[in-house]
Amino acid sequence: MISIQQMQYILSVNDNRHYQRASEACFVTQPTLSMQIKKAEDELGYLIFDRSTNPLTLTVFGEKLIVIIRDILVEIEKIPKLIKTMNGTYTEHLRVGIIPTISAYLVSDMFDKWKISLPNIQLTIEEMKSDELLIALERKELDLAIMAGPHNQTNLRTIPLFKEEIKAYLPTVLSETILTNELTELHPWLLSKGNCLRTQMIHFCGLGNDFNGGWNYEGGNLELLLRMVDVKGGYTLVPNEYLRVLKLDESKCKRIYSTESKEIPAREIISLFPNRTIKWDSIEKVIRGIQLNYGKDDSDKNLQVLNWQ
Amino acid sequence: MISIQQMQYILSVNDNRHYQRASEACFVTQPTLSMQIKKAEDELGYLIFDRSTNPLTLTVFGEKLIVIIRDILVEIEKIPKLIKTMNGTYTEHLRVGIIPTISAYLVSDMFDKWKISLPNIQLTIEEMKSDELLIALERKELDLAIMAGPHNQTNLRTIPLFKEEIKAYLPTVLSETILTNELTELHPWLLSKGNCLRTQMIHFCGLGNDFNGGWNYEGGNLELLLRMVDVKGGYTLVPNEYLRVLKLDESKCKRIYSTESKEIPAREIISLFPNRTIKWDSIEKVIRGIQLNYGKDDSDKNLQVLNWQ
DNA sequence: GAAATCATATAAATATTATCTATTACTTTA
DNA sequence: TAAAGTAATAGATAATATTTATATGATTTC
Repeated sequence: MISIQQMQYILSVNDNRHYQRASEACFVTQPTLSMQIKKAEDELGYLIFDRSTNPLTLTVFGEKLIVIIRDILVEIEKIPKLIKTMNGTYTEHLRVGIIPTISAYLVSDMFDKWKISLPNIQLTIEEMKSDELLIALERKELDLAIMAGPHNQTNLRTIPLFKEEIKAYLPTVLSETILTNELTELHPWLLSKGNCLRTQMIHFCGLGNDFNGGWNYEGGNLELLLRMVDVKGGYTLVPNEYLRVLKLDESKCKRIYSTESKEIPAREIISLFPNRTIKWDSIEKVIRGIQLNYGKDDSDKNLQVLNWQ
Repeated sequence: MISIQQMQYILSVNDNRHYQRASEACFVTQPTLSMQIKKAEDELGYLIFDRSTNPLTLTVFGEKLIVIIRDILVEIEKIPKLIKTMNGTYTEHLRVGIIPTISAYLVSDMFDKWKISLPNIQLTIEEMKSDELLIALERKELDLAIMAGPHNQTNLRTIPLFKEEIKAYLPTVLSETILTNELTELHPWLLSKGNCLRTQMIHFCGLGNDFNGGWNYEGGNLELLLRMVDVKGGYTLVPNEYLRVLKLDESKCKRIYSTESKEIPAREIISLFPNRTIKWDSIEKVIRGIQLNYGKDDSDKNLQVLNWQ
């Protein structure tokens, strides 16, 4: 049977797509990798890498093997974790990435609660845009990503956190609610490109894909947009929880109703993390904490979850 | 880092609780095990086995390590499975154990469907009592057990399959339903000890734990009990699906209502299998097949699930 | 309580395996 | 076509695993 070391060598060659660099990453010489991987291939009866391409690629067999090897190595990592836990020297470093329009309220809401439920964990929270989160997860630079759904990527596990109503911020109208066709007559203020809330806005307000807001200021920051609305008129969209922490004048924040249906717009907040992870215990606590804190009375509302992709 | 071979040695000593027998099982000599396990213990920094007892036992660390090692070895087993799958020589042998009062109808109902959804799998179905199923799972003699719930054993994974109403078979009364307090006046006919449906009967009919039915015939077979009811009077309890395959006179099968509540008695059918298993794909198909076939319109009934433990 | 038995540990020799340095073979690029 | 880059191979060496033989230590037996 193929050894653990061989698995690590295979993974290193896969990551580096290069024997020499892979061997340096493993602190051995290049022939060692050549021989060990060749030995593994002989034993398994299939080639793992296709050396005829440059840079080298995985064979069909190799693709499937890598998935299994990754899982095995995550399982094996539980042994040093167990030892450190028994020694009392285990401190986990959990790296969480969150999109700005969520982190704006979520981090301040949850900070103290996480501190209690994760007493011995070093927590790093980073604001990133949705696509950056996915890349960082892939590169194993993050352990957990929190963003807006929906999302379907088979190599990542998804757990929904809560649904959040999206309201309109427009001070001019007096009524407490507003219909979608009323909004189309007003100027929308948008977040800059890359923010998924911008895409949701465009979809929801029916602005079309070719919308490039030349006449419009595009803020990177929701609070700036709110000020623009105050000064210049028009409207912008605000997630309900965000609105709460900003302590805005409630009379300016209106529930939106679709002209066609009885639905009100919302976004779904989801968590993403690798299928197998040694940090599951901590991730679970983070997720449960969020679910408990925000997942209260959504079910009674008739929420229509917006897509941002 | 501890090697795969060392893990297998550790597992073998744990299974055999004896170095010599363990070494034979691994086809090596006893000093090999002694040295390798000592080496692993040195490297991990904790003793795995307590040699001062006879037979030897696991240390606290060892207990935790064994759980991890088992998971690792299940993951590693996916590699030879992948190779066989690619060779086209992989045939899985799925061993399913079912309690008799379920298998009586479930096997004939599901057989053709399983044949379609699991074309390349060798399926062995065995009838066993509930406690025998648990032992067989523990000994890895079974891959999947189907029995009545509820059940909570942390080392096994549980997936509920469906709920099944339990009816009374008594030809004498004319009405279509019967109340629990009417049953207490009649003779119950019971399955022999070890059948969980017997325990459910005793609980449900309020017969008490000290009931030993000296005056009563205890059949190992439900059909025999039904015949006794026909000949001698009294009543027996029949799971609803069983009743269907026996093609009994429907007028003799009565829905039971609790005297106190509006509930009708039922049993929950569950599946049990190891937390980690290489045969998950097949197990899932078996489970989904059963759920699809029986999990239809339970939700409208007010079922009270009976405990058998 | 000494002898026998059983169970694991240790020692030294041997076999196996992994890794290294040095070199070769092959491919791509200039 | 030479130069550079990359992986494979050969042979030597180091590291590791396994074996046989024996020691140690604990129970059981007479």
